Amino acid sequence: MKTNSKNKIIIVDDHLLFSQSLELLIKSFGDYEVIERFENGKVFIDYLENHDSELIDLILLDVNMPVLDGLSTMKWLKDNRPELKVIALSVNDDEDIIIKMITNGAKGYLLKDTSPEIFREAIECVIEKGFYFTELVSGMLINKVNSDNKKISLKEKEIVFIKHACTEMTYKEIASEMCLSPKTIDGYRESLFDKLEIKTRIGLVLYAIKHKIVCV
Amino acid sequence: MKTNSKNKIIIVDDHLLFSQSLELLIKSFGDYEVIERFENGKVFIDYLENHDSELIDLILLDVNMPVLDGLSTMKWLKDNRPELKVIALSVNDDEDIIIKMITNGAKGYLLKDTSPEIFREAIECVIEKGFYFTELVSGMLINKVNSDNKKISLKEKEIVFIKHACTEMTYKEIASEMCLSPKTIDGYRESLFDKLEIKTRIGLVLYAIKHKIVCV
DNA sequence: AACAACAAGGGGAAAAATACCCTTTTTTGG
DNA sequence: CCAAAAAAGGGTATTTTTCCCCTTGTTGTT
Repeated sequence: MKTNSKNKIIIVDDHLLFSQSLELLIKSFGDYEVIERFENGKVFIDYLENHDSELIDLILLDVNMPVLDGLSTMKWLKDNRPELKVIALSVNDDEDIIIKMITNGAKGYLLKDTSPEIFREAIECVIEKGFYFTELVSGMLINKVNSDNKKISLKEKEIVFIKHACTEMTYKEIASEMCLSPKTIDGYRESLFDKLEIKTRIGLVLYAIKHKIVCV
Repeated sequence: MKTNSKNKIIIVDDHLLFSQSLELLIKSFGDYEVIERFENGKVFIDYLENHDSELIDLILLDVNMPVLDGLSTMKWLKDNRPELKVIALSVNDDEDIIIKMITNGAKGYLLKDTSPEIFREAIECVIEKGFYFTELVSGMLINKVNSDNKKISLKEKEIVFIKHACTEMTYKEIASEMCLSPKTIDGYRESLFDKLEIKTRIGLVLYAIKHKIVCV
């Protein structure tokens, strides 16, 4: 059979309009066929657990999905089907999530409004060479490896404190809100200033927003 | 001719993949036909200036486009073809731009990852009733009309001050940076606190980010 | 000329934030 | 169980932020 020689692709995306049109686009390339489409990570994993995954050449995995999102799905794949090749798809270029998808094994990351030509190039590249990264993503990777030595981990209470620090509350008010002594809050603040290399509460707010601890 | 009775739709969007699939979707509804597609506002306006626009029933207009973006195109339509019905399309839900599109005459605002059913509902609704707003957009409109009496206008120096306030500089440092007395900076701050109904510099930073005076 | 509106700046004081150094209690790894 | 680390809190001093009330020019309007 002729179709059996085509590269087999699976699309996991809750957005039907997009996933349908992506299937049409891929078909139009000629060398590929979309063997399945799933609307979230959960149903995709259910499928994998009951089917042979050896004949899957590529997975196009949306990041933002209900039920089980792209990152969780990616982590499951890393643990259970590490041989599968995945290109992550998303509408935004959130650095954190891109890095997380890639460190969990994604072989490429494309924005959903990427042009058809780049889509084709990326799909071909991942299937043949094993990876495809746009300039955007490469830049982020370089950023990361340059600043990865000092990885910052925040504790749960620090996160709560930071969220409160991003309001017009005074530290005293934050302390009573968190049922802690103002002095303890002082301690949190000073330790964070030190860790994050900042000097003022303004710096803390900017850090929190940049790293999406709070949203505007 | 049968097709002439169908509602005529124009798509203006630079993302071919999306605009193609949107055309297919619209065709699948049966009652509509996509008579033209354009990749930016410029070529669309060129077309309008050389063609009769009376037979256009609806325009689906992307917000983010090269050459001439959705807002500029919307403003041109408001001035030159106010009778045309437009649904704005965008990947993000930026309140400012949504409000601007609507105040410039857009009859609806849809996120690009809206489901096909909602797309159909919105298109039908705008053609028949003249408008369609999702809950998201309605909420924003209510917000606006409730806070629109006191429209806030910031002067150039205030903008500069706000930008500086969103750094770890002290007011004294900001003053010398702006070649003004610290007391003048005090004045700027107090007038802004009053105008923006905030009480602390943190509130100022949050306001600035929310209103995109500074970007993170 | 008289008036309002406004930008720039000042004095002084209270509140909040920041810095530095310290003790006690709890948790935790070995 | 013990030692070490981490969490919670205290004391005190300095700097920064915030608030309120005030003066002096400038500009534009009637």
